[in-house]
Amino acid sequence: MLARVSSSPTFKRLPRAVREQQMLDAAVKVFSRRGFHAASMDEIADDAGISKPMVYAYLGTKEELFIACLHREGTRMMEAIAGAVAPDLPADERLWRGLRAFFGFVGAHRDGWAVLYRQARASQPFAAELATMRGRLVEVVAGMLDHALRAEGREVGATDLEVVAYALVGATESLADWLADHPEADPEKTATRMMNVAWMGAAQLLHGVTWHPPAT
Amino acid sequence: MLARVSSSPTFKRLPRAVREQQMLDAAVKVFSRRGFHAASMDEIADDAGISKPMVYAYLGTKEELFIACLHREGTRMMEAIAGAVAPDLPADERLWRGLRAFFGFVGAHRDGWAVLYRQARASQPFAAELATMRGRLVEVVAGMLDHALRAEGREVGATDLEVVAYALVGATESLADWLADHPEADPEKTATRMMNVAWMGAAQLLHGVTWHPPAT
DNA sequence: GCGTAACCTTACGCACGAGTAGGTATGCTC
DNA sequence: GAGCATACCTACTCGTGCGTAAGGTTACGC
Repeated sequence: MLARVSSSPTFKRLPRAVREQQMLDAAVKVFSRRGFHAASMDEIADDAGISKPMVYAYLGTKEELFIACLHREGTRMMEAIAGAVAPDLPADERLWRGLRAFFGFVGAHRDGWAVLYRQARASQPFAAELATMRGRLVEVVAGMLDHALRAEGREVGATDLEVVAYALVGATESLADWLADHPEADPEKTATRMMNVAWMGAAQLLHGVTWHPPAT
Repeated sequence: MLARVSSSPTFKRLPRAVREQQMLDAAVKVFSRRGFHAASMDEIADDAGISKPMVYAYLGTKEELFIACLHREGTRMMEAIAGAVAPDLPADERLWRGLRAFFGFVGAHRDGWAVLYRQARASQPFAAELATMRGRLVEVVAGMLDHALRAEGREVGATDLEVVAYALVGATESLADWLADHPEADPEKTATRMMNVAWMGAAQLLHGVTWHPPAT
């Protein structure tokens, strides 16, 4: 009964690896458009051209699926950045290339990335996953600053370094949001602007210029 | 039947205004702890020491309730900041006081504010509300920069100004997150750190020092 | 050609939680 | 102290959507 009336051009059976990617593509799309909560597994399955139990069989529950999305996209982003910076370049050059790669990536995945990212901040289970990624970024930036500082013969507390790095990463993320919301904006130009804010400030710190609260 | 066995010390009937505040307190608490989705109206009502229909009668649906929370907390924050900055102070002093007020506020409402704020970014209906608040902040910061720039006899495009302001606000938000996650951290010190990152960079820009991408 | 394993389906159970209907108590006004 | 408005309750309805049971179909090895 209902023997696959074969309306579409004969459904091909595909190997697992391929289907999984299709599902992830669909999931990213739907999660982006609807948000985690409003997205339904039915819609994702539908969009992937597959039925729901397959999604469960391959990628697990809704949460696991979301984390899988986050993971894939995050890894791609990290690779994009890592591929752009050579370890033997001077700090400002590395920062610039990293930023350019980052904004380039976001610009190329506006809907996909930014919204996924925003979702992830909201609820506990995902926050951990996200924190890992952000942590790696912060670490890289902090390492860069530290390296540059040592070259200048200065020392700065680990917490200070981390916090500054955190601020820079935060500013960058914020601009990524801005970029995602402004389709006409140019990633390269955004990166330049970020560089102006970040590096100008960082460079001051590197040269020992600091700000202190006024004696009130 | 079941005529209020009066276990607790005789429930008082309270005027609407008071109950509304209690409900909002409870809502902020529960939304913070669970996230918007996972929070249930039952739990909120329970926590407020009231029954669910009362919540609906006074504050409306779950979304409306959340927006009411956002609104109240946002207004309080804005007032805290506005009360700290005098319009006739120099730009750096205003920035410093604004930052100190902001981080002080976040520090005093760690769980409440930061998580509420994180939630709001996730789904569309709330994003609008949040965008308004952030927009006001960006406007204030941009205005401050613009003012300072004019004083130096410089002109900068409106978009550039907005983007820089956006980055600064983003960095600040990011540090607020960090602060919320580190109970031992000192708001005042965090504000100082932010000032170092932000103002050092901004000051450079004010003096016409800019960064340009290297000719590759 | 025939088993077996992987692919894929339809159709359902079931919990959870938003929102409501309809009724009870309490204080305030005259 | 009757009447009325407002505070407040218990106990439902009902949609939604996650996750699954049980069964069909295609490919591939032997």
